[in-house]
Amino acid sequence: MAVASDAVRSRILAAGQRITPQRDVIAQLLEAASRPLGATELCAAVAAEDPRIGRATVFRTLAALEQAGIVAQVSLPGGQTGYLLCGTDGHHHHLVCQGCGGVDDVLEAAVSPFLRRLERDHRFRVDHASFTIYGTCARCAGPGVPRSARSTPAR
Amino acid sequence: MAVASDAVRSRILAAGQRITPQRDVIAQLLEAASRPLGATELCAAVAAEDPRIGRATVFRTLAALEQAGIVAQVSLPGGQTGYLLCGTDGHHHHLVCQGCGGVDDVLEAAVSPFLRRLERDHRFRVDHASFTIYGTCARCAGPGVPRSARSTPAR
DNA sequence: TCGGCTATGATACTTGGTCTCAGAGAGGCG
DNA sequence: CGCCTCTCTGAGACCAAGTATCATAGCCGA
Ligand SMILES: [Mn+2]
Ligand SMILES: [Mn+2]
Ligand SMILES: [Zn+2]
Ligand SMILES: [Zn+2]
Repeated sequence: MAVASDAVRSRILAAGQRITPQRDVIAQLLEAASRPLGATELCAAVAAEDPRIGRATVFRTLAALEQAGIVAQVSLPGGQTGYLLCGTDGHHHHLVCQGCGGVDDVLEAAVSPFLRRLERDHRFRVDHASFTIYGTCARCAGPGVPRSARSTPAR
Repeated sequence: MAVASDAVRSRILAAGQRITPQRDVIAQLLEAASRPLGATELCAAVAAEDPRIGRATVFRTLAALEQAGIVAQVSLPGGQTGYLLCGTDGHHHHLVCQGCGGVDDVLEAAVSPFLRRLERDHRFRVDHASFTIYGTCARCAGPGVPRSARSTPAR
């Protein structure tokens, strides 16, 4: 549990960036999380792992990992930004479950027809769209168990 | 040019909130803007209009107007939040032109089929989705005038 | 193993808001 | 119209989420 996965490490290298102990810690924490982490939350987790790692490094690392296509941001309800380790390559979108916090990837191919239609209907060329959609995943929704009867999900 | 439109004023009242000179100034500035205003930008404009109006009031007013369904937030590219006076009633979405900064409304009905499809394909119940899509409007895109030949649009 | 170039930490600064609390004033009611 | 209540306001402290600077540390290709 001391290092990030080889997959992540090789993607950092592939993006022409260096592997450092700090990046390893941060990538590992994101990899271990089952949901997007907020900035403060992540900084706290990093500090717990190694208090010598500075805040600036956390944000720099997030930026580096984002450039490498490893990390994505989702804007959590409430307006905060969540940081998320992404397996899927290339541009895609996110379904965030408000129950368990889990994230599902939506491939660009699934939204493309919708965007093409918008372009026609509004005479507008779409340059950039990135969706984060909130809701409830199948596991959290049931099956058959009404919402009110379920125990409070992890926050 | 000293007051916001009656439409805006009556919608504030309809939401059970009071009309104050401060709110009038802020609503009027948003109404006059042809594009979303950033926080700093709006605060500066408010201060120019009446320097006694405090920052807290600006943000409180934005929150009040948002609750009244008059103001919407869009996240501008670059991450900043833009505040925007909305004519359209009810939940809807926004197309932001990167050329002129103008905003077009997309009715919920236009995105609903897309969301229904996502729900089926991902076994996920969508509770909340709010899209801001960046691109180029028809006026900024042409007609026939290539992008490189156009003069720099308003920032 | 060495050296260049990238990454880091400390720290100060900035942006975009929120909180508190005493005081002002909007507007419903008589 | 004038009062009273309840909302709204301003000042200013506070906070979260970054960003800028710069000297130092250390990754990794040769
Ligand atoms: Mn993803
Ligand atoms: Mn709108
Ligand atoms: Zn779930
Ligand atoms: Zn335009």
